[in-house]
Amino acid sequence: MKEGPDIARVAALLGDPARANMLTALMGGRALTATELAQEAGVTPQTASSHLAKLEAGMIVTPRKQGRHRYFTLSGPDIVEALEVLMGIANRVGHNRVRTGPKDPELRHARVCYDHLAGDMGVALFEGLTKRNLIESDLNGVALTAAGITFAGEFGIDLDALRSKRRPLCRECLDWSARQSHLAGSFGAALLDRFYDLGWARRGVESRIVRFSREGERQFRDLVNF
Amino acid sequence: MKEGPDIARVAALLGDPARANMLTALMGGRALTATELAQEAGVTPQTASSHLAKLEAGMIVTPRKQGRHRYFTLSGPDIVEALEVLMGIANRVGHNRVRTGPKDPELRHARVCYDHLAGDMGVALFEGLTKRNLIESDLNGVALTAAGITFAGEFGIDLDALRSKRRPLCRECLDWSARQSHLAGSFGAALLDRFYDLGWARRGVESRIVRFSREGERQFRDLVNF
DNA sequence: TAGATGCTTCGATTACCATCGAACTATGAA
DNA sequence: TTCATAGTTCGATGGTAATCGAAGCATCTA
Repeated sequence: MKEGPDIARVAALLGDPARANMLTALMGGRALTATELAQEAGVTPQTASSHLAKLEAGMIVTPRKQGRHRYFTLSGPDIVEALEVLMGIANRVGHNRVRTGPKDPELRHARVCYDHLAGDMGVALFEGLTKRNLIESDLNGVALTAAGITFAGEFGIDLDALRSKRRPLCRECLDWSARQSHLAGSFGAALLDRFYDLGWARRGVESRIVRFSREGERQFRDLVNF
Repeated sequence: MKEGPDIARVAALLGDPARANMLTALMGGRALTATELAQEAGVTPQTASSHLAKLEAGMIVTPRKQGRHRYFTLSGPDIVEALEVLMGIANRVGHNRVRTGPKDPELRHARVCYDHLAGDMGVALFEGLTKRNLIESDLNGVALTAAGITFAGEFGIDLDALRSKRRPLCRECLDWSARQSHLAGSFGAALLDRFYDLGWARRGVESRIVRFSREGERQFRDLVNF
């Protein structure tokens, strides 16, 4: 009974958890590399490569080669629209099957997204830094302000070291739990590292949960609630 | 990495060919029984039952019990929207992978949909009968007009025999190739049977293609082009 | 040049799920 | 009641696809 526009083929492409996670990550609007997408999806680079090949063949994502990286973006507004609609349905459905495992709230609160802070606290960090005028974001992305550069030095982050890497300093990353942005990029990662170093937080073993100490959470609030 | 609104879960539900065919059939807007959906999807009733249970659990379709039938409808406008967007993407993809097997154009032109005529000629039939005021359709469905009842008798169709079956006389069926309606229901099926009997057309062996003879196609055009 | 990193291909394994036959329940018709 | 039809559940089977380890290619850096 293979007939008609293969809606099943397209839906099946979006219907794999790993691929769906990749696509959700790409909803941020910025191009991501294959490796980043692999980590976002929680699979090995090989597996991710296979998935990306399928998505590319299905014209869901578009690759753009740059140096030894391959950056992927969603291949069109219709893909974005489809994902948004599906998110809406999934949320509707999700409300009814309230199976909040014990870890779930913690994951929503603070977790690692690749190597930076995500969850409610990640969003709070992004917003706090924006309010304090340490970062500013426009259509092209996010960047440190002059005040932000000063702040980074005071906070113990070596920006020059970060800049020597090819990875962008600041990047916006869409948060699934809050549907808002949190801070990614090497600066975002450095901030989380610094939180670890300062003893504000520890990373949960064998999970992506980030656990803040009481004192650490207080200091964090000072940082973002200014 | 199960996190976030389970867009994958929803997409996977739409990503099975059998389920996608059922949902496409339901895009016509009318409620269909489990058996009808099974035939539409080309699977056995058992398999269909399993699929429908999943779709129901996922809140994609809503069942309504009536007598010993279970009528299914799409559970909301968001589902319709999702299917439409996916159809659009699938069409776009289809354009680029132009693997039009030799049978493809013929399938688009005239084919069997379960037991009635679909494809361009199916759409032409629906429109022709409407223009001649033999059928009329509104939100509730399609029905024969008084003139249509007369016409049926003259054309050699025993309406009383059809009415004795529980199956609806006229039904609208959405056409994937033309995105328009063609005529289903027992009357639609009877028309196609009559075309066979009159020698206007033959059904292709082992395929769903309907092949009109030259003379048959001429007569058909007289019928619908009035 | 050598070494590191990003990404892919290949091959083997595993797990899931669609499918259908058979048997069962429920509703309606005679 | 008895028979037919609509629909389901159960169990077994098969095929497909996701996954990862290992190895390869490509690109950048030193």
